[in-house]
Amino acid sequence: MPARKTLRLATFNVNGIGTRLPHLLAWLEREQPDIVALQELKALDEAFPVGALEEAGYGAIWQGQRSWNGVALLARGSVPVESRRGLPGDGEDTQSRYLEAAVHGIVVACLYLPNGNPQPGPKFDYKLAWMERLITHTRGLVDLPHPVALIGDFNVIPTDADVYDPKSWRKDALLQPEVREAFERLLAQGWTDALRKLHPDETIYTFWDYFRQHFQRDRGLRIDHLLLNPPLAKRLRAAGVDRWVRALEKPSDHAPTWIEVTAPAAPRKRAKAD
DNA sequence: ATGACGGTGTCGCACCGA
Repeated sequence: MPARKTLRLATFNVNGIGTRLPHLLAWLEREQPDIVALQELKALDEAFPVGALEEAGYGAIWQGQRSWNGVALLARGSVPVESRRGLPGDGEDTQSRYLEAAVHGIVVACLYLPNGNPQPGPKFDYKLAWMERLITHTRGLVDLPHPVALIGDFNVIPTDADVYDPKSWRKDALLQPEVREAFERLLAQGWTDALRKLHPDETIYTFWDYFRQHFQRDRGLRIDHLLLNPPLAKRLRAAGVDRWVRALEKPSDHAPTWIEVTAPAAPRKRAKAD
């Protein structure tokens, strides 16, 4: 593959890899992302379409689970080199929500943060505990000298500007003060919210629920995020949402969300020993 | 206060998501 000046990283909650494979392949073909994080595979490991993705030019690693959750990382023209499977901090946690790998010179964490509804309740407690585990783990990632990205479905509406009607969502787990505060603490480690950084005043949505024609009426949420450590944030050039995927027949409720960065220098070849 | 839509498997109901 010829060297490229830029890399495109994207996150896409597919809401069922089995049902959504045709959309995924059409999107890969049209947009040619270099690094892709997928969430909500809703499939066992053995049902992951590794062959179809290989034919499309992508190597993959994945962490499946029956019916729910499930995450994967794809790399155009290579295979992600796995560095972590599962978020540390709770040996009892069996939900497939975190996968981390080196891809095209970037450490990429693909995450599917718990939804947390209904709140209050055990699911909300699990969400908050998961966020604390994430914050603990990412402390060791943000200051690395090389590029690092945390990308995925965070299930966090960061501010009221990120939801079409804050009032109708005010009891929802996605915008509770404790959740927003935890997200703020994560960012305060030194992560850049890429979409917001490049489009500070724009209304940006990445999710529209299936009810009441919310996509057609553009009543959405911004909950899929790409967070960049300082070495990667310096390389940020563009960001957007591939809304056309949400407009297809039988779509996921999320749209692919992407950034473009200046490609890190190719790893220097080691001087030949003599 | 509820449910709307859509995915999954236990498969036409129940559960989950956001």
